[in-house]
Amino acid sequence: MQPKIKDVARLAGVSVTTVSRVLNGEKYVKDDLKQKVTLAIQELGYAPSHIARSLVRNKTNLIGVIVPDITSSFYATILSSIEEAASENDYNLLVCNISENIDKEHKYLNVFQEMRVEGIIIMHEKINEDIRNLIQKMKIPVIFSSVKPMGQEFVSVIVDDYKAAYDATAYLIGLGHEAIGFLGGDMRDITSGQNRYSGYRNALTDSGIKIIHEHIRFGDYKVKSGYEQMKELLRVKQPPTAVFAVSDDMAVGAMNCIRDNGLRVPEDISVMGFDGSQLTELTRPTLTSMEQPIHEMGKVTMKVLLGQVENGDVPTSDIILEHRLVARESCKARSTST
Amino acid sequence: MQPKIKDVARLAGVSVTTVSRVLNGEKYVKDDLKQKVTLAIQELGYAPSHIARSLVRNKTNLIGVIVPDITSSFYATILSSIEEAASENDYNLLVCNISENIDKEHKYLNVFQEMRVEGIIIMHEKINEDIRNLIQKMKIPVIFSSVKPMGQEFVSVIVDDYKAAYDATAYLIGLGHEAIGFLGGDMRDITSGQNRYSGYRNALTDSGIKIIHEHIRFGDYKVKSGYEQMKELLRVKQPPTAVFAVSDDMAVGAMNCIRDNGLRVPEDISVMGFDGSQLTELTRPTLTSMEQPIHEMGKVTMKVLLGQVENGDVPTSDIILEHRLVARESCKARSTST
DNA sequence: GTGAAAGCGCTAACAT
DNA sequence: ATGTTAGCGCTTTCAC
Repeated sequence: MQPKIKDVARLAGVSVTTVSRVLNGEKYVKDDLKQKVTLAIQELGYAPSHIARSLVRNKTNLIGVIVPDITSSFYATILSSIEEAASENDYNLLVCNISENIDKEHKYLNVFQEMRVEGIIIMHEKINEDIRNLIQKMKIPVIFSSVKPMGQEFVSVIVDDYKAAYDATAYLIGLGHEAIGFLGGDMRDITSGQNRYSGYRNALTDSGIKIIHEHIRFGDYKVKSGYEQMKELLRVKQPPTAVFAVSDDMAVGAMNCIRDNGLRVPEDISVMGFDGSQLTELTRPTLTSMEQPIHEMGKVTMKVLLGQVENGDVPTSDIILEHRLVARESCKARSTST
Repeated sequence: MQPKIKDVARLAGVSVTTVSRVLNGEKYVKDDLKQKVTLAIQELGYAPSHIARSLVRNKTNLIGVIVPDITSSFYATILSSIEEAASENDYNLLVCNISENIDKEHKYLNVFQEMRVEGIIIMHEKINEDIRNLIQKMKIPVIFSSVKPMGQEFVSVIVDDYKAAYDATAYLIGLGHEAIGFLGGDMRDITSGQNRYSGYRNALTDSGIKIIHEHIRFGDYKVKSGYEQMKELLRVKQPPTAVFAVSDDMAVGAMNCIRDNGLRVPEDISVMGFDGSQLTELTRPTLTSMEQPIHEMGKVTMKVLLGQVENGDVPTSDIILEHRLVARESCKARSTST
């Protein structure tokens, strides 16, 4: 059993109030008493109970985070910067990895409410009506990071997916490609998925390039689906000379598939990723990617959320961060041999 | 402000005791009252305060986890299985990503104590005297997962690093290799690092192969250091024909380095990894690796820790899990052309 | 079966 | 400058 403030008070020969004052750095305590108290704390190895403090202060300094898949380098990186920002501001993180499991999300939102977290960060956009209602009923500040659920009720910290996808596609067009494949993510209830798709389409049509439906495939953002969908793309009579994948994971899957089928990246097919995850530097060839400012994204998410938690600054619209195309080896100008 | 038990009681027209009884599923409550209470809870969107409950029950259901680098696929995977096991047992995780930062570790251990976490999982082995003392003073059950700090005070859930490294090296020897390079991790205060190194050395000497000091390099388990140290191995007059890296990350770095220098894996140099992270399937060629049962490791860690927390079953020795060599494409028999 | 009241460890008036 | 006391939201004896 841990020592309590009473034990410290007794040992130091003062009242619990005085101990509390020392603990909270208040001024009106004489130096000699402060000394005694500090010593007693040391001796007992006393640490004030955060539980009791939370109860009386009505403040937990807890932030709940829901991650769809902590195993993904993209989410792990955001999470790590969120954690950093939280730590700097003396907040602690209750982390929930839902593994794409909606039931778990519901359960955890309840836990968050019971734990009286002061704010919630969600990096998962496939929220259904049930979750949507639950969130609104809880009356706890919520912010979405790197994803945007359908509708306007919630605020997200994101890049301009439409423009980013447009720019990525335009880059490939600029390299002389016309048959540009698209490896999209899930489109159901996913704003980002739809915006990236629109950006891709409009970049093509704005350049007077016809959209080829066989060159468009949808998966789930993961390596495996990138591989599977690329396989389909290779099956059509006129495969694309470049492919834009909406995540780096999918792009890696696509690169592997291309390679496993005896073709080369970028000589035969250029591959463009999206996210700017650590994978971009690990692959050979290295992966050209439309990068999100992942680290900044975590920081900004936390900053905006804490602004709301501590000062009641409710953000009125999404916070849009800058995307940036980082050219590496996986994309090259289309060979003029055709 | 969230509704309290009192509000529920008032609305249902009963005492707080009755509400509490319903909340905790006790028997002696008449059905009609139970109904009323349940309805009131629904209507108010009431969720009992975990804070208040913790205070009176002297139980937080919180487990603290210290991860050296959440961005690493290996740790992220263990963390994800720990989270799963925690969730199944109704425990929540307070996650601390220390980014290899000792100060942060100290700070977080204090937070853990203040939060009255019931157990602590550490996946970081470079603990100094200071941390060591702090942990012992706290009197909170601690278990190390996937790593083993020096000394015998703490219990770890790990593989037999010595044997795993021995087996990995023996496998390469079995493929006909004799000049086998070693890309080790940090050796300071790191039991695993030392055991893996011994395993490597003994496998060689047991086969009558002389150890070549130029073929041995140490880094820090990361991709970049794998790359850098491999660069050094390529510089010696007689580079190795196979390389055993003590992490998959290092192995990937080594593969990239080999490739960037115009050589091929495995034709020119075979590469063996360690861990069994997701990277093994992502690389081309795919990576042969001495795999740890990552998922099981998280599960077992949690199980042993909870055994101690809930039943006082203090583990008396390390828990050793089985390693397993998974052969993929990055290692092949040494060409007899020499 | 149900309720009143004490108390978990702490902070914050309030009093001195 | 220091101490006394009420109360944060809940559970748990103990009465009834």
